Amino acid sequence: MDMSEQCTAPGGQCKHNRSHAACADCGVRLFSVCGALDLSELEALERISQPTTFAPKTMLFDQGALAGNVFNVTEGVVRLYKSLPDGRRQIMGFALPGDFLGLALMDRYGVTAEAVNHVKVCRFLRSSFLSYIDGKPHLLKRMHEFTGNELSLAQDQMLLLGRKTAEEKVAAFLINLQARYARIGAMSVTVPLPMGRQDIADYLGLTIETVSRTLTKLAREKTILIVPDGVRLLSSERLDHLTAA
Amino acid sequence: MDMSEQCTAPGGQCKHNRSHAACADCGVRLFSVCGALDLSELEALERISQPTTFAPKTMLFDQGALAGNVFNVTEGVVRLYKSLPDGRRQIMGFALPGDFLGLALMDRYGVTAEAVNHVKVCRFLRSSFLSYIDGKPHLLKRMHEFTGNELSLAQDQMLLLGRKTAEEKVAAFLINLQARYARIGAMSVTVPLPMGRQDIADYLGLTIETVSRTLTKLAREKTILIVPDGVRLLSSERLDHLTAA
DNA sequence: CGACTGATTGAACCAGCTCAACTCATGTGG
DNA sequence: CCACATGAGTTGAGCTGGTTCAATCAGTCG
Repeated sequence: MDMSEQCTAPGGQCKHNRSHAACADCGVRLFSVCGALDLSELEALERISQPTTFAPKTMLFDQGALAGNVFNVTEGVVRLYKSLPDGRRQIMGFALPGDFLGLALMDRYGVTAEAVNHVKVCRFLRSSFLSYIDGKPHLLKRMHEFTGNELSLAQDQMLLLGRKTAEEKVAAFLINLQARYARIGAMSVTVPLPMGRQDIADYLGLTIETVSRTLTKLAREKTILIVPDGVRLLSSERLDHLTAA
Repeated sequence: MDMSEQCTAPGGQCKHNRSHAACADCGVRLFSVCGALDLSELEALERISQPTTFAPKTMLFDQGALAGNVFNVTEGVVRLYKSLPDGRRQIMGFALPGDFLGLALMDRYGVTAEAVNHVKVCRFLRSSFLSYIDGKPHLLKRMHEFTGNELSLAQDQMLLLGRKTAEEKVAAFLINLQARYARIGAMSVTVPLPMGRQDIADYLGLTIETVSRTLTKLAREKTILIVPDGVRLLSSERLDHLTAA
């Protein structure tokens, strides 16, 4: 690993140590909102960035709380969810490296965010980030594009939740996750599943048992192979077909 | 009514008749993205606006098509949906007066839009609208706010679709629709339902029979009263409670 | 009036849920 | 080094909320 762990103590006070985690070298910059910035702008962004890490199962922020920070995920996976008073939970999505949390810049968080595994982020004070954006319409435009894209994904998920069968849901989940990994440079037929079965269930609007049974069924018919902490896609064609669009 | 019907022939060529539908007098301006504009900016917007009407069940645009126009709904209700190849349909939302279609400014439409009843819109060529926005960061910011709000609504809907019961879904639908009418100045305990039962079903991820049965059940226990083309909410408290958050 | 179209109601069915047992790692401390 | 928790995942069996299929009802229009 690199040295950046040293700078991830609570509070993330690394602002003046520019020797590591330089935005210019950031592996996910081009896939992220930062991709819209030139080098001098990147430097200014770095000055307000606070590299931070989160241990598995720790909370980045809570639904309804004042949005003090915004985040850019650089490593690991974050689950974003809403809960009902009685404990029912719906996961809105999994944030992967390159994903920005708080894109909408609203004054309160709409969802709860928790680290699934070990997570690294660039954290920004929302207020600092807002002043940073000011006078950078190209960045605002890029954030708007990203938000529009997220909205589109949310609509795909509504179609999935409202109208697809368990098998279609699971197939779509695997195919989509593989595509997202591929986009950030982790192209492979083996799809890592750092989240547990319950997370997958709460993302797809199913129970843990149905997810397990469906994966087993796909494995039995050799469409996938279940491996530790992941799944190998043996027949993307078959999965694509099951996805129902 | 006013004279604007004269200007709603196919193509909507009213650009040079400024005697009607002036943005400054627009009843929904303050609730819409246009609310961010001053009078001189409004005038310029009016110059590129093409007032248009759509008859019930006609299509404003189709999922996947190149996004030639963006729209601001001024009257009526528009359904926005995605379909699967086999005909299953999920309605993403109903656009009411003041709602903007094409907020995300993407180059292709992500959903299909159809008029539910008689609909009036301000139509803009996407290209014109994009140049209009250019150099108006306050407008872009407002559009970003609106998009963020839509994303938030989409997430609420995901929670509803994935985790709520039929009764909770229908109750939430009625309460939310009433709140939306109220925001645009149509505050009332009687909620108009211009869309059919099938539309409601496809919005809530249910079948038409379940929607009908659930409404009947709510009516039987005097929570609502079913009236022609609408519903009177007799006990918003009970509905709120059923909504489950 | 008859012919639609949309909504309601009834009855049987089933996809996915619930409840419960079991497996399989991983960890812990005596 | 083993005994035994502990937590995640799988599997089975029965149940049920919502669907499916089908009939009926209620407007509305020509």
